[in-house]
Amino acid sequence: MARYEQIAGDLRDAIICGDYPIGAQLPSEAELAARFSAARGTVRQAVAVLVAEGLVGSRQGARRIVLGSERSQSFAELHSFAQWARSMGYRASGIVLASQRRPATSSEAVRLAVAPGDEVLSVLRLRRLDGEPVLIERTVYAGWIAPAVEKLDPSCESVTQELYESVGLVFAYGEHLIDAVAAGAEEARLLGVRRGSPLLRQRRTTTTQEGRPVECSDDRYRAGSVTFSIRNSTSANSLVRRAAE
Amino acid sequence: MARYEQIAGDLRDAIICGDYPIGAQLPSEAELAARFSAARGTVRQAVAVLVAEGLVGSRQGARRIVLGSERSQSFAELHSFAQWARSMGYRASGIVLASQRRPATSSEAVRLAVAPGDEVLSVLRLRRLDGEPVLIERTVYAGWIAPAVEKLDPSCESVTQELYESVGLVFAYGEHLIDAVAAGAEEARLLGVRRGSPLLRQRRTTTTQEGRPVECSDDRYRAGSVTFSIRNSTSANSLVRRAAE
DNA sequence: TAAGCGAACTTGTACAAACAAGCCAGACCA
DNA sequence: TGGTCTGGCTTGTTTGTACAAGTTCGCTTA
Repeated sequence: MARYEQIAGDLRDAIICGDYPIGAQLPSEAELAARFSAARGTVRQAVAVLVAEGLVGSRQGARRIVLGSERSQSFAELHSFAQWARSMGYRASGIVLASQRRPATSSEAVRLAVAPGDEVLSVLRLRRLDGEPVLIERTVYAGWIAPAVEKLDPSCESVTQELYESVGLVFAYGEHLIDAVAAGAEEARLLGVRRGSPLLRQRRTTTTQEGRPVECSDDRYRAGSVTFSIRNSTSANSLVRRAAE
Repeated sequence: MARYEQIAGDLRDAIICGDYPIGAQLPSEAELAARFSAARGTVRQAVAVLVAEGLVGSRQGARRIVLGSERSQSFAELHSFAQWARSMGYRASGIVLASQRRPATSSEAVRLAVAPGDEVLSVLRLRRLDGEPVLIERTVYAGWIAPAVEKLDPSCESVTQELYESVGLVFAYGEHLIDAVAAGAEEARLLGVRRGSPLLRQRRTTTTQEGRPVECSDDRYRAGSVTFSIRNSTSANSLVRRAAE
């Protein structure tokens, strides 16, 4: 592990455990450099991590201040429902309701960077949290990964983890579109809510390290089950508001 | 403007206008350094900006690749409904429906970092996009900024901009919680939808550069009007999934 | 033909130095 | 008392160097 990551970890721990409460000032770069016997550049890299996480605010001339004190999740935790649930102390389960190879629609072809009509794998999954159905996942996998997905156990807990262990696939980049929709008849039945009741929709496209799209998914959460959280700032804003088409 | 910001801007423009299409490789750091006659460190800082924006993917040993080609919004555009609408070519308007000073509830006191019972300003606004009502904003302002807010025109288009011009207030950090809720009777009437129909809810707390909370808000968008978009990666994940309380 | 190896290339990490720019508090002055 | 100003502190920017670590691709070899 890199030196700056260690330093960032130490500082993060100190913030989370309350050594530096919200609103408090962090030590200066010079002091941190002395304390960790590292160069100033290395310390700057470390605090840049915390700034990116939204835990720390930074502006020229003034001491850095603590903005938040919650542990932030890794990309893997965000991407994998099972990994997230486990790290939060919940019990996750899932079941494949339908799985079908079919030609890609034109919009899917664009998002998966394949030719229109190329074969893709469409999977419908119901996910439960502590036994309660909370999420309907409609995932479309690119053709080249379809065989590995079809080999999975239909009640497989963590698709992400299984795909990593079986073919070494790692998800690295994602784009997420979040909005609200009304539950259709099938969704209402599966999630145990009334038709037309609100669902939180997350449409995502995920790619490998090489930038090759693996899957695009339409995930619908029962209202009141999960919330998405984002911290941002003038210097780091990954959240964007868009008009719906 | 800093050199690395210029370089980042040039590269961003090149990506957006299609010189480097999605999936393409960026020139190496050495080549960019030569082309812009800058040190490698400066070039690294420039591409780090693009990586943080999610436009570019980066991993050790391999050329950087283009992941997306959409202009990302500034913090101000995300925070200010009016500024966002204007930059997207829409016409935004807003009207204050209610404005009232009252003691802070305990949860508001925590989020605004004031004492419970301290006076806050609660404002209810209806926002329109091209004349259509799309958003109900329930904003609670900390007491110290209340006088400036009360001086604003009730039909003021951009609260953010007016507050900047009148008292020099700049919003710098934000935390956002996004989920879906059902429309209540009043919300349904104001937004022109049926009661119980889905709304996209964004609860946010915004602070100044100094880390001082200014406002917390409960914004509810009519379903189908706006979508939130986030790009992330293994190295930069500001999006987090949380269980609803 | 296919696996393996290695060299060249590319990004990541760390250190050092110097200057620029913004913040803050205490001193000073009207 | 109140405002201004200055000097020290702190973060931001840029350059340079050196090495570490991962990728890629062509060549060799079995």
